[in-house]
Amino acid sequence: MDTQSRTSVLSRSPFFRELDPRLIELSAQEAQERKLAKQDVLFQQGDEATHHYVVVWGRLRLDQATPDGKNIVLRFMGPGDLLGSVAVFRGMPYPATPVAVEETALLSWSAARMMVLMQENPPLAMRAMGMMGGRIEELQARLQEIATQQVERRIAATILRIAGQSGRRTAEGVEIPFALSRQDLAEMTGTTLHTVSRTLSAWIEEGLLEGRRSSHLVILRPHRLVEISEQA
Amino acid sequence: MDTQSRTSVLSRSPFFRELDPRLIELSAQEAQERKLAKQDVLFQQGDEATHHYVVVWGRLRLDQATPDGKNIVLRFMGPGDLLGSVAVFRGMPYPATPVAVEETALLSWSAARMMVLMQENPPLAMRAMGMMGGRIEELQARLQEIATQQVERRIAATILRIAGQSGRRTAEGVEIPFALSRQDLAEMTGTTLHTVSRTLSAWIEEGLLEGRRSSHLVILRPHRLVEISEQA
DNA sequence: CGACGTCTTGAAATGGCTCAAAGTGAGTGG
DNA sequence: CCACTCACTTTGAGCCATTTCAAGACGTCG
Repeated sequence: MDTQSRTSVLSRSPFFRELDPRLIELSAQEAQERKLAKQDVLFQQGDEATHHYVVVWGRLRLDQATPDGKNIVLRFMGPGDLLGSVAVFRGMPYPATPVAVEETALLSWSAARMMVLMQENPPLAMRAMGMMGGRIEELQARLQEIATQQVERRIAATILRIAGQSGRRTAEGVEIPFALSRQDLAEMTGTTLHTVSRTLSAWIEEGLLEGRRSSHLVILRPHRLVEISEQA
Repeated sequence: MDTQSRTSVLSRSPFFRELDPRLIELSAQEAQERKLAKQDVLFQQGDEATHHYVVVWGRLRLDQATPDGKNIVLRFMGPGDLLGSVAVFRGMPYPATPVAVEETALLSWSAARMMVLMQENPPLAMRAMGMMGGRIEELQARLQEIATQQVERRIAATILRIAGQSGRRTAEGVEIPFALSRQDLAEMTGTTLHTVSRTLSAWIEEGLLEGRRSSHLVILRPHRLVEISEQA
């Protein structure tokens, strides 16, 4: 990928958007490129945090392994999302493992280099804080859901959240444009794949969703799903 | 409070510690002071985010109201903790309401002023990112707990987390030095006060804890509590 | 001393999990 | 191109951890 197309990618990413064009071009020049095939791992939970990454295209699932061998899905990351920075800033090991769910390209910068870029360009640091703040609010919202709502509402809210982050509007409704398994949803909502499967089956029956048997999910009646996620 | 004692407070806070002494003194001079009586609210969830706060002494409970009238406790904040910054950086309303659980003093800076301080002192911005990163990791850890572990383990982990943040070592064990109700614990662990009460009763019976009837909790056998929080 | 808020405890109800088994589609290799 | 395999999904049945409902006890504060 040449500098120009990198620059144009970064200009549209939430992280660099509307910052000084010279900063963007400099960052684009200095970035290293990384490509992942489906199922590839960007880094392992527990590895020393050495780089900041921005997703150029593709999609990753951020997995966190628990001490007792279970797994939870923290979120999915798509184009423009920032990865690794939390750990780098803390000087701690990466707390999760990003796995490509489709072919994915990223740009990366070393911790030291990004530190200099930020110190020399305070708006970039402010932007990073804004993105971290967004992550905190999302996590707080999920904590609230999982702590207070029953499973059906949590599944509805989770599908809506993913649709909001990655959904594509189509003729029939809103499509989630990657393979999102029942197991993934279970690991995002703190339930079992059995319960997710039953719940989605009911919704598909009801004509609310489409996507039996591992095809991409399509939300046919988003408004109804919102109702479920908000039902008393 | 005079500038000197403010300076010394800030020098010991996780936010300013070991930064340029001139920056600390300048920040101390510019800070506004705020005192809260027990039960006072620092600001309301939903208010426009205008200030960053650092707790000088005392303790606050960070409450988040859910759309359907429930409440969850996000965390307790003590001396040195940073409050409000997440919302200020995002330009969004405060997402939660901090309530003083005892008499509390804070220092505050306007959003604009702190922005300038950070732009002129990159290490301060880095520090803020580090603290936000810590919040993200704590939230991810809690999400993992609540998503995968049963109630007893979550209660144990929550008490240990609070003890780690605020506990005081005493002759008998580790004391949590403020009134922490069964309801608070329930709202932090995503369970009911009944279940918390039953669980703590069993632990008190077992000699693991002290603190029947609203006296401060004392962990008599921390190691045993860790075992419970990690039990397969 | 009374009243209220917090806590404790029992008993019954239930949402979601575990266990179990079979169905389906996609990919693969012959 | 077909048969086979494997991973993912669906669905049923029984169970159990936790909630819900209910009642009372304790402490504290005015």
